[in-house]
Amino acid sequence: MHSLSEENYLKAIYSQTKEGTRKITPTSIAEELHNNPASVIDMLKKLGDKKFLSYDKVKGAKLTEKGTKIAIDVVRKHRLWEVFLLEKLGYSWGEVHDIAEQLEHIQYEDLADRLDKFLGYPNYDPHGDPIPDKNGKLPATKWHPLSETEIGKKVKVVNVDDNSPDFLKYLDKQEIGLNSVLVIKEIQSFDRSLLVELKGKRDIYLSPEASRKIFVE
Amino acid sequence: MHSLSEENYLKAIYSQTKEGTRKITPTSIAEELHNNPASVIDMLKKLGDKKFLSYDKVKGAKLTEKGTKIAIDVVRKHRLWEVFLLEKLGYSWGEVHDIAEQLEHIQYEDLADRLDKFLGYPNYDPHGDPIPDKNGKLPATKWHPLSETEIGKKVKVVNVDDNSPDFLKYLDKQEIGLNSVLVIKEIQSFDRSLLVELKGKRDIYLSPEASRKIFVE
DNA sequence: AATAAAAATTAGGTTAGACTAATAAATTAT
DNA sequence: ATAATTTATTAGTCTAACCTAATTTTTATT
Repeated sequence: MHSLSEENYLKAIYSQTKEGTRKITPTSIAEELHNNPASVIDMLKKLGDKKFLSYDKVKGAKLTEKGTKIAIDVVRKHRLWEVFLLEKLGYSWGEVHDIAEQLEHIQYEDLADRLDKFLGYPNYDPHGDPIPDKNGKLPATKWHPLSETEIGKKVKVVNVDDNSPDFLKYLDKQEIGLNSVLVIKEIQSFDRSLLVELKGKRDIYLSPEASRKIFVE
Repeated sequence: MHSLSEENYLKAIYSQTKEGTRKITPTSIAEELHNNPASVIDMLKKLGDKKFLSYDKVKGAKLTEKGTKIAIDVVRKHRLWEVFLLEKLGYSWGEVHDIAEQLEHIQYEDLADRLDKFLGYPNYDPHGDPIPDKNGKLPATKWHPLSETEIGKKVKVVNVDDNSPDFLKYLDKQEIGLNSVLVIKEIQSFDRSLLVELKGKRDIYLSPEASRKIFVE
């Protein structure tokens, strides 16, 4: 068996694997988990012993198949619970994440599968993230960041890649949510910020930082 | 804030308070939590410092108002999640307890209230235990053990007071569940075991031990 | 009441998972 | 290439929650 803490490490490493950009180091993991590199190294040893990952200074951390399986399972549960919280309990986009952080660690044989069925086999969670199926397969995605969208295009928000409460509250405030429809009206040449029309509501300016975090299709 | 472990202690003490029989001692708590009295004493000190309870050798452990509030909150969540697991996810009477043991510790402001609403404000959980309302009030109950029912009476199962997997599986096997309707046909004079008619199904014998654990109204 | 048995308590250890501070290694900048 | 900076690693602590073994206190038995 594995502990809650171990699950969080595996999940963090899995998510950095998906990003695929930088090497997965003690420091990068420590940043994500808000703890320190020394603690991470301890845990990497332990997870290595359990064959959930391999780690060396040069290659960084890499999940084994076993480790990946656990991580995907946690992610699956996280996202399913998010759907539950939003759709059934009426929580907002910005609130579901914190609760799901706790719910994702509930362990029971077929709990995820039953929840999945109850929710009608959703493909995406409220943040637009794909939900792995029973076998760990992710549904295909075809989005790109809002920052890479041309003028005049009409797009639908399907994801954001920053789950910090600040950012989510900012989005809630602007009334941007999953499935919001946006039209790009202008791109400011001096700072690349966007003027977008929030369909049916009003026009708003989005900073380039924000527009890189909002994914659309 | 309080830890998962602290919650389990408070819950155990609360449940023994409800039983009201014996004094609540390190040993009685250790038995319930399957750990040992020395550990319990450590924790009693800690919970005492936090003003969740008082403890002395003569009077045993007694929850303060603060401690009671936390315990009731945990119990409320436990029972609400049990209803969810049974009604929405289709788990059986015997399975829900273990999962709810984990779910009861999820912390978020109004989560219990939202769940309560979603489930239609149920008064009893799948084992027939009363669910405290938002303010900690328990619905009135008026049941008695099956063992104290007269011959010929037709009764409905509303509770059991043994949640061990063995017993719950035994009940599942006999197809006795919450709301099962029973008619007492005979009481064996030699051992007080009961012959009961399981309405719509068949006649079965129940040991006096089992019949003391099944509550009916 | 004296003794035996059970329960409470204390003392000292263990483990998981964190931390800080010190050092070593690697990277980046000059 | 050397110095400065950043990262990795080790060593040693800390806390929560448990444990066992020994001791003291309480309760029960004769």
